[in-house]
Amino acid sequence: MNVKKRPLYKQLKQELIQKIERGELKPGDVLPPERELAKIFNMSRMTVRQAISELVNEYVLIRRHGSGTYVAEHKIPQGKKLKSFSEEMRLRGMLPGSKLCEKKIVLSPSANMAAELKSEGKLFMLKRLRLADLEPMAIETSLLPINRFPSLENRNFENESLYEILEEEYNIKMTKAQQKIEVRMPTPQESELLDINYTIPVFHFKQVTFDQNDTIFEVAHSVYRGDRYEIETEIYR
Amino acid sequence: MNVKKRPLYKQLKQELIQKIERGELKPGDVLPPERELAKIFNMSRMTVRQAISELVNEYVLIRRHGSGTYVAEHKIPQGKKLKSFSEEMRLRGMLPGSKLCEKKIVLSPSANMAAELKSEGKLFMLKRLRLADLEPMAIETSLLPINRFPSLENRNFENESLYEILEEEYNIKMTKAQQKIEVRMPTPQESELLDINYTIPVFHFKQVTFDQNDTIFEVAHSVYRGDRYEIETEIYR
DNA sequence: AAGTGGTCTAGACCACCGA
DNA sequence: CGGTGGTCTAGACCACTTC
Repeated sequence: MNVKKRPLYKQLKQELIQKIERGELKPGDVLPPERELAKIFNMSRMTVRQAISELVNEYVLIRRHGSGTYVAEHKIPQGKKLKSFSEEMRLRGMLPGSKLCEKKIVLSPSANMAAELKSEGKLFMLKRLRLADLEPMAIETSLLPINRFPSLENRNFENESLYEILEEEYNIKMTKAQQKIEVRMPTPQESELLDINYTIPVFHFKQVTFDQNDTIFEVAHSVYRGDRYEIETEIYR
Repeated sequence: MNVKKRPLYKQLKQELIQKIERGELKPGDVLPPERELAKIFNMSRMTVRQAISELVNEYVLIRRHGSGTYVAEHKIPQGKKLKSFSEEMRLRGMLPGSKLCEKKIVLSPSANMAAELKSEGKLFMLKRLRLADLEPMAIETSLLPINRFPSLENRNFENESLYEILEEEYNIKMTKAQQKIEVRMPTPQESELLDINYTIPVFHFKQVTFDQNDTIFEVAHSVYRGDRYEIETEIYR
């Protein structure tokens, strides 16, 4: 008397995942052929294929026509990792730095700069000029809800990492961020701060950052010099 | 005597995409039931399901158990997946298009545009103006080693997807791409092709694309209008 | 040539939704 | 309740890789 509520193909899927997690199937290993799996698990080949197809879509397995089905090599999407400015500059072999521009509490954020946080009341605004090898690289403006981070405004941000403070003092870890990236010409104020000619375009990053509870805790705008900065990324099918 | 080289489910897939592009199916519309589609196109229901499943994975359709299959509302940015120009524009709710600019075989690619492919001998160069809703959006220049893709130069690329040709005729699937993205001002030729003022900056994507064997099969440069295009992405810690 | 995954059929019954 | 998508079968032949 089977409790067969769970679909067969999902059972097989879970079985395969567990074999991989237990190390019985290692990256690069061949799976048994579909027809054999069908026999072993007493199901039809189409059902086996459905299980495998989903795992292929999830990058767990790889099919090779005429050859076999293999456990995928674990890949680390380097370019897709969430990094702070400091971490990223160090990765590029540059010395990161920071200069405080502005630090204040705002009631209604200018325009719709932080529509995602608007319901949170007062916001803490931090605007910093970010340096790489002592030269201006970007202007970073962060907005954080002050009720979640009391007395954050009393910190000195010249030589402190914002994300380190949030992690160590407020137990907030950034886990995910959504970005929209535009290109445009700098405003006069921006070209002066960044010390670039007004003919040099800039990247404008608009970011919302999520914590470990999948809650937005920051809205940030960053303006990067187009003559010194380029985005590097790696994407997968 | 059928010319049945193209799989049935891919034919149906294309049929459905075209119906959406022509506006015969609009976002939110219900598709005919699977059993009916099977009758209309004279194929089995499982084949219909395969076509629909792939479109669901590509966020073109949405299935609702017990209710029906619907055309997705465009708006969901799916940041980190490798997409072709056409796929991406469709995701953004725009109609993709293409205009051939140049198509030739080059011996030594200009400058170091394709250092990654240089050892491969002659290269096929394809330069296309990419349209979104009939307006210029980007200039795409692809370089491919001609020895891996014989007679690729004889294709007409006006209404054909490069990646679909590579996948179906040469069995090459793109699995990974590395990109460097710069911002700069357009050259006079670029601003004319893109139909933008010379004061509008552009994104310049430099991409190397890998196939299922982790071999580079394409080097591509794309120049996107900064006033119409923005990058949307999601990053994780 | 043998063995693999890729496509396809013509059914069947189940689970869910909406009137 | 009827109609929808969800799961599943037991075959068949094709296309590709490997030897």
